[in-house]
Amino acid sequence: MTDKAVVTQFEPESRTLADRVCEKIVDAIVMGNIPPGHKISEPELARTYGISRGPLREAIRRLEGYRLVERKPHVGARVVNLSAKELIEIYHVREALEGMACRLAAEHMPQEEIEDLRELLDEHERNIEELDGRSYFQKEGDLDFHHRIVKGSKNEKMLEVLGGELYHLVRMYRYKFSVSSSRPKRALKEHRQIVDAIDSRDPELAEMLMRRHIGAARKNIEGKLNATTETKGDNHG
Amino acid sequence: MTDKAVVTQFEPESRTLADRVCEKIVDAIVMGNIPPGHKISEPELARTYGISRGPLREAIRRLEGYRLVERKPHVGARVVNLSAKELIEIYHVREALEGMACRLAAEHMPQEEIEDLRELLDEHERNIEELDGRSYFQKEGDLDFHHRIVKGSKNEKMLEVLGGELYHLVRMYRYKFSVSSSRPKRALKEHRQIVDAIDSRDPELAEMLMRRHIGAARKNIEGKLNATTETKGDNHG
DNA sequence: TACCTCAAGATTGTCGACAATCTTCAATCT
DNA sequence: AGATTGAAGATTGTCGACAATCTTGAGGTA
Repeated sequence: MTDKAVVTQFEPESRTLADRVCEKIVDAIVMGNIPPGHKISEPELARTYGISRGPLREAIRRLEGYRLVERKPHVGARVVNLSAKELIEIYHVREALEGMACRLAAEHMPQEEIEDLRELLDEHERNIEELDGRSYFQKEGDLDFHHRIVKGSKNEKMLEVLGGELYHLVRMYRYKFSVSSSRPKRALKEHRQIVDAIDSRDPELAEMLMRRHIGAARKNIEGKLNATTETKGDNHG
Repeated sequence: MTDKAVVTQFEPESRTLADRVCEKIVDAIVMGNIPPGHKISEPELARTYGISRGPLREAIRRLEGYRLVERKPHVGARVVNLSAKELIEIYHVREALEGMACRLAAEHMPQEEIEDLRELLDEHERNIEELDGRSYFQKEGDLDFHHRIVKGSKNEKMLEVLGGELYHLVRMYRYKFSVSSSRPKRALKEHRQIVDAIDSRDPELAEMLMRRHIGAARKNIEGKLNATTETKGDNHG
């Protein structure tokens, strides 16, 4: 086994130039290096990454597919402006989709993957105890947990929708609003209940628990947003 | 006001050349003019539509976003091969997503849109009676009904996911397998129940009915596929 | 005869340049 | 002074050409 942390595609150099640049721009947008609302200038980015405008345009087209930029004909592309309303909308979509994924996971997830999931949660628990709740890794760990559930559903289309169109937006929101679960222990307990339901091969319970879990996160965020609306303000335009 | 029937975007000529060609190729693929598994040759299509390879590549990239073609680096793009497994997967996604959309529609759909929905169902009923069940328009009409529910949810992200990534695939499957509701009267009755639940502002009932409705359609298709598997065969590869 | 090698052809990836459109800013008119 | 119009600049859309890679087929060898 290699030392690589995350390998989403195949060999690093087999991919085309447009794909690699696309990934770099995705990270730059998600981490806020390219701020929301910023104009995506083709000549500027072409010079920045040392490539021509051809592959860059293909990368931008893919960014549009990820819903990270919005394009207007003959005008150009701009990084999406994240609004609180859209964030809530995404959580409704996740509640529906991941709830169904959890139901299917209870039916189709192999026993081995369930064991791996339990080990992952054990690791999360150690992280939480060490960092006394202020777990930064919990952000990525939470995404990892949900990702494994979706993979366990053995539904490729579900994985494509959640991974292709919603994943990057969710990451982006986490970076912007610092949306980590403010109650890691509570979240961990809910995660364990979900795994138990999957292990019991109880689809209905598994779906209900996942929907509650995401619904609780959404309500938590709604509260946070209402509390910080007047302090930080929202940029909509 | 113009005579145009369907206008999804803005002015017809303001769109870029790549967008128009993309739409043409989408229709060609959905209607089977370009058969599944067929190689997408860039020079050939460029000559066919009388454009250069630049805009054509952007169109193909967008087709990849619609999941209508699959691309491999340095090899090219091929039209997706529809498998029965994937069709069932899509119905699971729709069951989850449109169920939630129906729940939200029960909360947010304006009364005026509900009335329009009832009129649409009245029109469907007349079509069914005239054609004695063999309603061809029911196929498009069914899509129209579901589309209005999703719009009524007032959730933009839901509309983007269902309209951007799943809509064309569903249309493609309908053309290939001729999947029209084999029991239009039964489907119409279920549609009316759903509208009643929305009108009663009963989110839980609305979601449950929509999930049952799509789940029944899925099981119906599963039965059809199992019955025709040995007669028609499935092309997987 | 079957398998491996390699060369020719075609296709995809990339690049630079030109045309069409939008934006900006200054000069002019009311 | 403020608004409007026009031109200059920059940006996006489109095109043709070259390089890198893959596929295919023929030829040679075990």
